[in-house]
Formats: sequence, structure tokens, C-alpha cells
Amino acid sequence: MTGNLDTTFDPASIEAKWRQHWEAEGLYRPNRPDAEPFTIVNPPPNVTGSLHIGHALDNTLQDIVIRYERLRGKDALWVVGTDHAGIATQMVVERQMEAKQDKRTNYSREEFIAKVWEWKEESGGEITNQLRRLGCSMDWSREQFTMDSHFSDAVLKVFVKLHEQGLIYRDKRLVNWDPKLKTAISDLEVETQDLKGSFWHFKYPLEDGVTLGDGRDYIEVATTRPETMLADMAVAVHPDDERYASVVGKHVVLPITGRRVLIVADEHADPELGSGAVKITPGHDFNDFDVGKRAGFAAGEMLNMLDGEANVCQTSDELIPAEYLSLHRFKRDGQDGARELVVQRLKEGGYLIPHIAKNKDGEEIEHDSEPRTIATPFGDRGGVVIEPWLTDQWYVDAETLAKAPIEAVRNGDVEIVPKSWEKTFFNWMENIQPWCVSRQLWWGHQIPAWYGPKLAADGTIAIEVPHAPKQLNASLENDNCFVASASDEAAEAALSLLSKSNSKLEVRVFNGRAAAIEAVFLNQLDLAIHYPIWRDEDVLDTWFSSALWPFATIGWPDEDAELFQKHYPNNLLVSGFDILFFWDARMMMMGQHLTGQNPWPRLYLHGLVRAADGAKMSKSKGNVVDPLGLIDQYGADALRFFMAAMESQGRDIKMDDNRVEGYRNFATKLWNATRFCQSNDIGASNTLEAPKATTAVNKWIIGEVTETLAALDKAMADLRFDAAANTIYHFTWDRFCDWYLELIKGSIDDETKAVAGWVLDQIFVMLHPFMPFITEELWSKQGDRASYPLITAKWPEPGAGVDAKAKREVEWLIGLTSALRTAKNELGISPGAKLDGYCEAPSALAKEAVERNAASLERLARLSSISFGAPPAGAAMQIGVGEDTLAILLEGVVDIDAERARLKKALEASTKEVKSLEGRLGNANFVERAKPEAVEKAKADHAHHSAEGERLEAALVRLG
RNA sequence: GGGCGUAUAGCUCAGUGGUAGAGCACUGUGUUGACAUCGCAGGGGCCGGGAGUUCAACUCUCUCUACGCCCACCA
Repeated sequence: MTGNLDTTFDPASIEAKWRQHWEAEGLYRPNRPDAEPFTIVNPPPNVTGSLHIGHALDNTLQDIVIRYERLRGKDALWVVGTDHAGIATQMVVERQMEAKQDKRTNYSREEFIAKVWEWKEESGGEITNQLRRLGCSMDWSREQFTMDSHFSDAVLKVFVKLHEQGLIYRDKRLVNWDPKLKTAISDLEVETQDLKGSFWHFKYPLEDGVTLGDGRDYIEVATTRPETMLADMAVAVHPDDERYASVVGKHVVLPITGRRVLIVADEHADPELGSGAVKITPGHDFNDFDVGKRAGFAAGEMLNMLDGEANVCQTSDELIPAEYLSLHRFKRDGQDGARELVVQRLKEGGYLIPHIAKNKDGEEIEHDSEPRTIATPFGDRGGVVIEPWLTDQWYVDAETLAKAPIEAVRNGDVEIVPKSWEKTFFNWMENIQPWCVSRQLWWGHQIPAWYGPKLAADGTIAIEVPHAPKQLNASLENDNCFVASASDEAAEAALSLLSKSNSKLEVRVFNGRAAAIEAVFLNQLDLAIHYPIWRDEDVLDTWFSSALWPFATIGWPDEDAELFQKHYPNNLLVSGFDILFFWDARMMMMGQHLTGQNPWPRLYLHGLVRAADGAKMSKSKGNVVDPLGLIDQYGADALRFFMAAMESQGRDIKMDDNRVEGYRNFATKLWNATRFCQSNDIGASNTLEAPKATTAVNKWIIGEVTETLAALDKAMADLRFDAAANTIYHFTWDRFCDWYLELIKGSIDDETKAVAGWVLDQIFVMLHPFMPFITEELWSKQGDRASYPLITAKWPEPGAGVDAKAKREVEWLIGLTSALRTAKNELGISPGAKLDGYCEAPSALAKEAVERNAASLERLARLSSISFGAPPAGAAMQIGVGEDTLAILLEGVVDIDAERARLKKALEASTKEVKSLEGRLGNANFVERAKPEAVEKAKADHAHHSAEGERLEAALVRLG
């Protein structure tokens, strides 16, 4: 033995040692140039992140697969790294600044970004060490970051390419604007919550001389957002709504602003809802935007009444009264906003139509508004209500990119496990909207687009020099846009455009903030004119870059790179279903489009880890379970095993500390079994193949290994982590510890030592993907394994087969022992009592089993002897094993009544079975139509139970 | 409004067209010097309700109920 084991197993004492050893020795990525590659990329956690229980699940599953494939001899690569997480990281650094009474805007963009990098170096990536504690065997030597220069290069290249292909474009339309973070976000980053809100009804006066059919001189409109009436541009009614047919094309004069707006017919207006007329604010509502477009307003004409922080600003027609300017859109921090003021003024002006509701006493009470549940959009990061805002943003043509992935899943090139997610995938992909990828942040991949003023029709530039953008964004209307992966290329593009109207040109590059590049050219009069170009200030959505993760981490865009060649496509992706759209689908889109291949053939989606009561874990609820705490308490192996054992496809996992504890106990069990082996001189096996075995018990356990291995391989192939974990668990505990080790006690000869040592080694190997630490520790303590660590050991191969005869024999022994124990227990006989047994007319199996395993029977079944032949007269209990019956002689006082009761109970059960089977076999339909195997089995069962019943009856007769 | 998922022992969950299993909890018990973080034995379920297909359904189909999740522009 290489080392003695402590009497108790302490996970903490071995975990650090092994993870350092594995990493230091480069075993996480064994260099196996000739081996078949196997590749998984890890979903890059946010660089700001720390390990939560969901990571523990996600990474445990991946590590199990990676370790399994590594043991099977593959060149297994698990790519690891972190995501720069634009918004999240910028928020963390800004928060730190706030704590020091500092703020981002005190710095230049470059200075701020430098500070973020500083933060990243100092405190970022904490999670990577936590992943190590879980035992994740990632390739740390090639740790990636989505802002690494090679990664950034890839991102820019992709942007330029997609732009060239028309798949990225700039557009002016409404976006989901987060007024807290002051950036656009994508549809996916909006979370809708149902909130209690109000529904106000107002009168919009018709223009002079116009009335409705019923004589009213106003149109009633209803809204949940009264403040936006300051930017109303129309009132819509349904084209078929006869109540309003006469006023379509006429105008209303808006209260407060006095703006005269058109009444339009549009299908959007629902005659059933409210009055059937709806106010239209194209600049601040997605539906209204569409209505406005249909009504003929260009995007540029749509009125905007809010600034980036959702405070009221003046519209272009300057009709908003001064008292509204600078008010927030609605009540905030106890201060009334534009909403409250608009309602107040409308009420004062007699434009508010009160809502009448009965109180609990049945009296009718007037209210300003009608209570209503409103689906309200919130930004998932900023946590404030999203404002639809009209801006120029960059969009990816997701609809086009989605086509190939949809096809790949449909034709099976990409398998989604569990399959039930396919429908969700299709549903989203088939209705996918343009993806807004620009973010008004500083931290991230700055968009590789440069702007320069548009030339006037006569070729002159009607701008002041130097030109600087008035807003963050350049505008579609006023500026040229040059997309290029570097500034000099953008300058070239600018020159190329300018050269169409000018012949003599030169370029000068200088560093400045607003105008990064300035192209200077000479016009025909030889006068120097500065043509300034400046870079887009925005950065890309973080998910834009992480969509490239499966290939940009391994050398792409250099498609000849060795790593890329070997490890792309990857073999599997494991992710939570919550990022199916955010990440998985986008990797498929980008992977297909850019490399022509699906990033992986298989996508495994797991659920959420929930709190013990089934609630979703969240910091605000305070029910977050810290995986590191669990590791401290029970060990990483136990936590990992828990995750695997609970991971059945398509279900969330509820946290259960008792269960984690149970798997810690399992580890202890294995520890102690190994201690037993060591004390009996059972050491490491020196063969890969099963040793030669002659005894039934040894042959049997080898066969059990073979069966376990097959079940385990099957489970892994199906990605049934629960089945895999349970398989090795039950083999180790129930078969090996509870029976094999008990059976061999007292008769451990050289053959048995060899077999036991081999079986224990197979357990270590098969269990290693699930419990890497304890298995490596025990492996090392079983022999001199310095040059053959478990992490890169060889996975067992089925070969030994199953010896059916040995299996029957041992199962007979087990059956006898169990039956005897049960009977003793029921009769109140001391379990330690040694008894004598008699087997009249033994079967060949019984005879052989008894003759060859007398020692085991004495140890386990506590049978001093078994004689073949009739039992002598006297009190006896009867037990059945297979087709055989044993009479056990009882010495001393015997409770005849208890034995009689026990036999009667057994007889009842047996008779019930017989009757049921008789009924079935008596049914002509069953015999004729059922599968022959089913009929055969019923007949065999019937015979078995009948015989058993007869024996029990005979025994009862004997008892008297 | 659409889509999906789940309802099986006290709890947490597997499961298969031929009349149910695990872990924990519970009850009883402790003989064999690996292990009380253990051993042995046991109790406990008309597999959410209803209908259908079938010789046979917990397992397939439909439907209802409950809970959960996702998507969606209802002002």
C-alpha cells in the first residue's frame, strides 16, 4: 500500500491537494495528438460573477462528461473563460466609484475603461477559483476573456462582415430604452411584470364644427399612460367602427398642447375596448409607432417628449407648456411627475371622464381612473420601467440568420436534449425580431463604425470644422457611415466616397475624442477642407461577442489554426434553458453563418436549482444557497454527486441538504470499504482486464462490473446523469460493499485479493467523473500510481462478460440469506443465533451453492450446517429460496403461533398471486392475443407460486 | 391570448404497455473488528379526477382540475 487511510474521511483534507496536482501537472488537458478530440466550451460566467448553485449544476454536468470522455481516451478539451459582461461590469465599477463620491463622467472614456481593466485584474474572475474548488477540469492554461485582443478582433471582423452582407444595419425606430442605465437593450432583456395600475378616460375635443353621430363634440380615449398625450400625433379608430366613421380624416384639438391631430382609421383600434378610440403616440409606444407609420409619419417626424432619463423635454413643435419640462415621466421618490400633472390639468379642464364604481356598501363612487392590471416592461439589469424611445441603433437581421439553425434542428443535425425544448426553440426562432446590438455604454466592444457628415448635393460639406456629434449617436439623416475593422480603413472608405466628387485627397490620422480620425482632402480650388470622421461611441451587446465563443476561443477566424481544426465543431453544449435564446440560439446563428457548421451536434438543457421549498433562489428573497458552503460542509464530491443524481431531464432541481449529506455518507462508505481492502492486503490491480476467477463469488462480481459498466455507458450516451449516478452508487454500495465484501470475508485468498482489488479499481474509475477527489485519493493510496493518475486512467472495457451460472449461484446465496434474516426478524430470533438447516430434495443449484459456499453461509446466513434430507422432528421454520425449501431447526422455546402467522401471511400472498395469474391465463383473449413472452411468463409465475403455496401449506400442516 | 412542463410512498424524485422503485424520514433490531457518516429487517402508494384505445394502462389518446414556467402589442 502506498498510504494508510485515516479512520475518518475528511473531504477538505484532500481536495486542495488534488486540484493543485491535476492543474500543475497539466492533466486537465492531456496532450493526446492522436486521440479523437472531444470538446465542450463552458458558458463563460460574468467576470463579475461568483459561483452560485446554478453554476455548480451546470459545471458539474460538464465536468462529468469531460472527465468521462478523458477516461475513455479522448483528447478532451474544456474551454474556460469569462465574459466581460458589459452592463454588469460597468455597473460594478460605477458603484465602487459612487461609494467614493466619484462617478464615471468625471473621467474620459479611455480613463474609465482603464479603471475597469484595473478592477478586472484585481477582483475580476473570482469565479474561476470557485470553479476549481468544484473540481472542474477545464483547460486553465488557455483561459479566455471576451475582451482579449484576439477575441475583440474576431468580434470586429464579424461585425464588418455581417455589415457587408447587409445582415447588420443601422435603423431609426423605437427601442427598449432603459432610462436608468441610459442604454438601449434587446427584446430579450425586457422582463414583463404585471403591475396594478390605472386606466384613465379623457375627452379629446373635436375640431370646430365637427361632432359625432350622437352629437358629442369630443372623442373619448382611454390610456394607462396619460403623460404621453403631450406627444400624441393622432387618434385611431377601427375602420369598421360606425360610431366614428364620420370623423375619420377630421381632427381633434388636444388639451394642454393644443396640437391639432388627425383621426385615422386603423385596425389596431379595438372597438370592444374602452370607447373604441385610441390615442396615438408614435414616439413612445410600439403599437402607436406602427400606426403612425401606417398613417404616413416618417420615423424622423415622430414627436419625442422624453430625454434619455425619461424626463419631459420639448417636442420639435414646441407645444409642451413649460411647467411640464424636466418633470419625470411619472411619480418618482414621492414626487409627482408629468403623468400626475397631466391628469390634474385635464381634470381641471373638465377633460377627465371619471370612473364610477360601487363601494362595498353599494354606493356609487367617482374615481379619477379605473384600476387595472398592466403588463409593464422592466429592464432586467436596471430594474426600471422600459421606455420605448426613438433612436438610431444597430440591428442584426436575426430572421435571416435563424434560418440555418432552424433547419439544423429540424433535420437532426443539432439535437436538443430534452427534445421537449425543440418546440420552444422553433417558436422563438420562427418569430424572431431584429436584434438590437448597440448599447450606450463604455465597457464593451466598441462598434467599428465611423461617421462623417453627409455631403451636400453640390459636393460641399455644410458643417463646421471640427465637427463633433451633438448627441451620442450620429444620425442616419445627417451622416455618412463607414464600417471597417480599423480606423484607417474607415478613413479609406471615407476617402473613397469623397473622391467621387473630389480628385486630390490625402489622409491624416490624429487622436482626439469626438473626432478620432480626420481625413483632409483638397477640393478643386486647392483649399484644405477637413473632413472629420468619428467613431461610433456605442458598444456591442455582450451576447453578440459570446455568440462567437465556440470558435473564437480556439483560433477562429484563423480557420487553419490547429485548435480550431481539431476542436470545431464542439461535441456538446450544456446550458441552462434560461439562456437558450440569449446564447445558445445565437451561437447557432453565428456558428452556422460564419463557419458554415453548427457549433455542436448536441445541446443539453438543464433546469434551475430551486430552494428547498421550490421557490426560485434570489438575493432579494434571501434564500440563496452558497455552493461553497455546501462544499465546506460535505465536500465537493458530495455536492457534485447530488447534482448528477438529481439531474433528470426536463425538471428543475430542488435543493436538499439531506441528500447532499447522504452522498457524503456514500463517499465515506467507499472510504471505509477501501480501508477494509487495505487491511486485508487487497491493493491496486496490475491488470486492465479482469483477473482470472474460479469461485462463483468472484466470477459473479466481475459480471456485475460488466453489467454496471454497460448501464453506465448507456446512461452517459443518453445524457441521463441521474441514471449514471444511481448505477455506480448502487453497484458500489449494494453489490460491492453489502454483498461482495461480506461474502469474501474470512476466505480472502490470492484470487480474491486480485479480483477485489480489480473491482475496487473499476469503481474508482467509473465513479471518478462524479467524485473526482475521493476516487483519486483512494486510487493513489491503493498502490504506486505516481505515473498513472486516475484522472487519465483507462476506462474499463466490457470484456469479461457475465457468468450466468455464477450469477445464479450467488443470487441463490443472497436470496437464502435475506429470507432467513427476514424470518428470524419476524420470529424475534436473535440475528446472531446460529442454526442448522435441512433441505429435502435440493435442486442442483441449491446443492452446488451449499457445497461450494459453506463458509459464506455460516458467516452471513449464520447457518452452522445445511443437510440434504428431511429435517428431524421438532419445531422448525420454513423458508423458500427459488424452487427450494429449507427447514431451519429451532432450538429452545419457539413461538409456534408466530411461525404459523408468518407462514399464513406468506401463503395468502402466494395464493393471491396464483389467483390473479389463473384469472389471466383463463382469459382466452389474453392467451390468444398477448405477446407469447407475456403468456410464458404468466405460466412460469403461476407454476412458481403454486408450488410455493403447496410448500407453505405442507409446512403449516407440519406445524399442526 | 398562445406554447410548454409537472401532478407516483410523509418529503424529494426515478420508472416501464403486463398490476410499482430509490434516497431521506419512520418502525423494529444490532450478530460477523471497513464503516453507527453503519448493518439487518419492516411498514407505507386504488401512480391528480374522468373518458377512450387495448387481452392488459401508472405507462398511449382525449378531457378536466391544480401548480409552475416561457412567449405575446391589448390602449
